[in-house]
Amino acid sequence: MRSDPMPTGQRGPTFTGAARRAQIIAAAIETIAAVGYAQASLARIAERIGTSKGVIVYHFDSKEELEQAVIADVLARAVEYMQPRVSAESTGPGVLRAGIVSNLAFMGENRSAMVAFFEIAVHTRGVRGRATPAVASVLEQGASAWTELLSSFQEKGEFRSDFDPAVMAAAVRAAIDSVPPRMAADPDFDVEHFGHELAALFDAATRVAAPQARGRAR
Amino acid sequence: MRSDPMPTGQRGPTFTGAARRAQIIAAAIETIAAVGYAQASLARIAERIGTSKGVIVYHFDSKEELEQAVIADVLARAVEYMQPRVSAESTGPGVLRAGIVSNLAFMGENRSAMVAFFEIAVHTRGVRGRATPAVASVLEQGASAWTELLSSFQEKGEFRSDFDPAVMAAAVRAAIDSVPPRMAADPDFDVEHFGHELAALFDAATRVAAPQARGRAR
Amino acid sequence: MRSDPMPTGQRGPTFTGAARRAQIIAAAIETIAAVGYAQASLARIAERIGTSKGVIVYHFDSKEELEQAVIADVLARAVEYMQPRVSAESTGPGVLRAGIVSNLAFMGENRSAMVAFFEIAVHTRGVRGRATPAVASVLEQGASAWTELLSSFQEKGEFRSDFDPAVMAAAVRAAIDSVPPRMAADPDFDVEHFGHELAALFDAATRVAAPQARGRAR
Amino acid sequence: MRSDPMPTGQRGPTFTGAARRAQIIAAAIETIAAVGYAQASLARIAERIGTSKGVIVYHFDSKEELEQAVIADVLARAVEYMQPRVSAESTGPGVLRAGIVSNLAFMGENRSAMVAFFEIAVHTRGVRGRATPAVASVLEQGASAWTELLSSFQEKGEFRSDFDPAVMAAAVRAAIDSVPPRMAADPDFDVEHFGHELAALFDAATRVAAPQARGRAR
DNA sequence: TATGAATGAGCGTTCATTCAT
DNA sequence: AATGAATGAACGCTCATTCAT
Repeated sequence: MRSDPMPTGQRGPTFTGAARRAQIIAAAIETIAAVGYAQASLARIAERIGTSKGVIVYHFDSKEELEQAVIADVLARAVEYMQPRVSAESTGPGVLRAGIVSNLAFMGENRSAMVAFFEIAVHTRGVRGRATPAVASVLEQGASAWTELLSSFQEKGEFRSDFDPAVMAAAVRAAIDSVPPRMAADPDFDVEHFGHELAALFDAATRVAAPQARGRAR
Repeated sequence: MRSDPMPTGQRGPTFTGAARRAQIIAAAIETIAAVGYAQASLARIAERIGTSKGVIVYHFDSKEELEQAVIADVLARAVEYMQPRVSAESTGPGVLRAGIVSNLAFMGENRSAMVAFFEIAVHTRGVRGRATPAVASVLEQGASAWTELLSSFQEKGEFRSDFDPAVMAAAVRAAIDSVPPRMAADPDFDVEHFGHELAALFDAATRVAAPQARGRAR
Repeated sequence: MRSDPMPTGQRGPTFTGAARRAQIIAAAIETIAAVGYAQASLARIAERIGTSKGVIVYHFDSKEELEQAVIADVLARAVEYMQPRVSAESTGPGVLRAGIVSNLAFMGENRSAMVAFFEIAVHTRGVRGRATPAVASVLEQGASAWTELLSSFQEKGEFRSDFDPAVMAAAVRAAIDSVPPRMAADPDFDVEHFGHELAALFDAATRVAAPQARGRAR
Repeated sequence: MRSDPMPTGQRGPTFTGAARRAQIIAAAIETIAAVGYAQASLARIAERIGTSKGVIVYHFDSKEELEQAVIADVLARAVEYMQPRVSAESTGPGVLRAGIVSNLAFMGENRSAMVAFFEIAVHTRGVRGRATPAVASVLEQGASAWTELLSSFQEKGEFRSDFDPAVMAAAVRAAIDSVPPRMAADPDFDVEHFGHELAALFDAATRVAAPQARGRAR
């Protein structure tokens, strides 16, 4: 036996290896979400899946690499979820609303993952000597994407022209990013409501004012 | 050769307790702002004022107590700075603007203190086993104060009636609270500009739509 | 996509055991010479030949066995090189000179091997609990061989009779054995010059005083 | 009480602190000499004086610093011992003999210290990334001192003119430095005898040969 | 009031070894 | 014959805290 142990083809990382990695990533997410970044030692994470830290190190080389894997994992899922929902919109306000609502919807459906994501982001931010500042670059990309988006629709006249798109983007991001800690603190936090309110808020903040203001309600 | 270790007028062993505490708090702020929460050990903080860890523990009993003292110190100064500026306003939009602008102005003038404040807030958030969750309660108080404020002016008709004041308050807080990390990352970050943009943003988001909408474009 | 993983003529899974062992020994030598004994882990050695630790352990059972294999391999080659060159001499001074010069010549032509040999020798010397103190016994054999050699020619009158052959042998060995670290530290170290100087030195140290010895004391 | 706890004067490092350091250095020496460098962990060293590794780290910051302290300690004692004995000599042969004999005498009287010294020297040699290569520089200084010494007396005609002083110095050092491992391996090793033989050996190797051999003693 | 000393738990990491396949 | 996976012990080190003086 084992003349051809892996019928499916190439795959650099082995099959079971990838599954183990996924399991460890999940354990890291659950642990960080449960006890916080500072308390989430390799030992504690390993304990959750009934192994020892040696196993984690075998699959990830270092704790930092595990953290980056968590970031990449959560990010990929978030992008996969949000992308189609945002792309379906064509107007500025539509994109803005879809971005906010789909982002929060994803957060609501992936609470632990999001809490862990931001725990890592916040605790490794500005730590000198980090080999790969994955988190920082991810967040910056997100911020500048929002800035460009707002800016482009502003030029098309779909948004008020008198706000600084970078500040507006920062406010949107800040509002959205404040959700994970809130979810962590309050299990009953209503993400959906928060999302719709936020969408309305930033709609009002970016809407071109004039003509339609005459007789409409909201 | 130090037979008289501390010449007159120079603070030393006979330093009063309160002054020593203040000195330690200042050292903690500078250290945390400079190297981040995780690297700000008692030894490192003590080093900054040329003493040993023992001194800090003598005055504060525990690291947690020192952190709470920092929080209380910064908070007291912030309140002292903002209170008169906010109280000077009487209209809803005026209060909102004054709250945002004065808060950011304080942040701009107390960068290290604010960076340290939020480092502590973020790193001790949700850590189980904390005796006194001072930071959390402080932030919650701030949030609910904003909520009540928005709510009361909403009832007076000075703000749009159709937003959830709790969410609006959360968005305001989130936008403001995103500033310290930004300052930490970018020494040239323009706090004042950010403040005025934010004030305009939330003014637009809360303003009652009607009268002025008649003939204006932007 | 590797349906025929190893084209003919290319070593691979069907590698013979002996050849694989030799390859691993060579990798161990290169690795130890390059990064030093302490950093030469099985993983690092395996990496050099593109396999995993498992392969090494499969062929050698333990790291210690691999080390002993390295020692034996280098030693065999050294003996093979030196033996004929020493045997070609018949006089005491001739043998002494040939021994020194050929030993150093071998070292010069096998720098990595010699550096690795002595790294192992020095780092496993005196470690209690070693199953087989191969290195120690090898070095002792070498030393006692020199001792006997010096002693026998001393009896024949070809060397001064008033030195302790064991000490002289120790000095010769020490001088020769100091070369590998020197080579490791300085790639331009001139082994040949060192060898000839050493030969002259020990020739002077062992030579019977001869003609001019007429009236002198010791 | 304790108005003047330390009557003796300045002292940066405290009294008891220095004593503790000395005790730890001694423990490190004994441990390394007993079990070898590789087995001499901080825990094992601490165990010898009935404390925990925390104590060692408190007094030395890092294991490397402790090792350097051992080196410095042993070196200082060696210099103190040898210096007067070597300085008492004025002729080349006299200095050479005194250097060898006093060095070996010191070794014989400080077996553990010397074994530890060379264990550290040999195990940290050529390790990249070492902050302070104290050992290497010490050994190089020793070697070049011998070289210069031989060279200067060579110029004065007190030694044969046709040997390379660098090689001769290397041989002397190598012979001397081979003693500590020998002592470690054999508790009954006769250092004094070895020293006198070595002195005679190098005397013969450096002595100006012919003409004056007629009537003089040495 | 102040400090140096000591403690002990915990951390991330390395690594030789074992094992099932 | 080979390998990826797992294990577990040990390591150096950090640090808040305790304590005697």
